[in-house]
Amino acid sequence: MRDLTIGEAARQSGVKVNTIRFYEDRGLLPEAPRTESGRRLYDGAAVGRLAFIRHARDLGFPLEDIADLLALQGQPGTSCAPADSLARRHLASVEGRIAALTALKGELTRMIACDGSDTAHCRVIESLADHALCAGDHARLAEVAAVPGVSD
Amino acid sequence: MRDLTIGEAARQSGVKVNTIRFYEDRGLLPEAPRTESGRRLYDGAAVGRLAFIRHARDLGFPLEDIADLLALQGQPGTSCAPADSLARRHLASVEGRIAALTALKGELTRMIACDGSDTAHCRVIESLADHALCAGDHARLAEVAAVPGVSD
DNA sequence: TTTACTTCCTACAGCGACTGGAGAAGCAAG
DNA sequence: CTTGCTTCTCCAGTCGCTGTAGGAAGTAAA
Repeated sequence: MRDLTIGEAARQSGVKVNTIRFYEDRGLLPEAPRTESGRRLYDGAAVGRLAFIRHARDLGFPLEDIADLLALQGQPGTSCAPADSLARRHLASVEGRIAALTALKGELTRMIACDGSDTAHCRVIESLADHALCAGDHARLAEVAAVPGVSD
Repeated sequence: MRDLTIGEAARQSGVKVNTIRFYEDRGLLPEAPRTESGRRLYDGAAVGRLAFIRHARDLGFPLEDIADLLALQGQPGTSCAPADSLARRHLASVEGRIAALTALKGELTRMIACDGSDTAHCRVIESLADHALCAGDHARLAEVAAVPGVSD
């Protein structure tokens, strides 16, 4: 398990090569040791760390929180209350986003029921043009619904 | 309703001054006529267009789709099928995101139940470190859950 | 008229978390 | 030796804004 190339570490962890370098740059990974010619070297522990990050990212944790979680992981004997509260906060934001998206879904469903006539009477266009046709107040709904820092 | 300043148009439409200029730059608004000294002028139609954009953004439509919707709005007599299908596609993506976030919520709920002991046995940390402890497959869940281009 | 304040102008950096590309250098196999 | 893959560093682009700098112009009171 010793001395993997960055490509091998990428394959094993599921984190892309460029992303590994990006994480190192952001301080989520310690600076990797290098070969004489300057290539990064990884071991099993590094791959584990990468998998941890990937897993947390899949669950939507922002990098800042992941940095905190990694620090906590490295300090056995400390209370896990901080990690727990971090996860709880994240859960709350996920729940908020679900609520926002559900409201969004309601509005969209209501406005989609066009009978195929012309745009002059299209319900989609009409609804967008006239906020008064909306059921609820959805100002900044999409904003609340967003996952910080993930696009597409 | 004639010849509003950009600030007045911003107040009436709920779109910020900088954002109005940004939309013009992106071609969502026609180039505004100017005063002799170079200041933009807006009328009621322009404010309506801005409100339309804001409303669509609140509902999470990407700017590209909004440009299409605006073009359709400007062409009465055309079938509204394109607008309808655009909205349906958007609804589908909202539903997909709700599903992803609901799965995410499940995983987070499962991993939050720490009894306050030390990090060596913290369920949050453990779950993140070991993917095998997870119930479902949540690869790229957060990615699916994301709203394109909206960040906090 | 001078001063003070507000609004407007353009242009650009920054957000988060990457992704992809350029151009150069290293490395293994034929 | 050449071919082709990987790696290196650095930088631009994604999305939809937001905020700032640095300046010009408008408005109102003293």
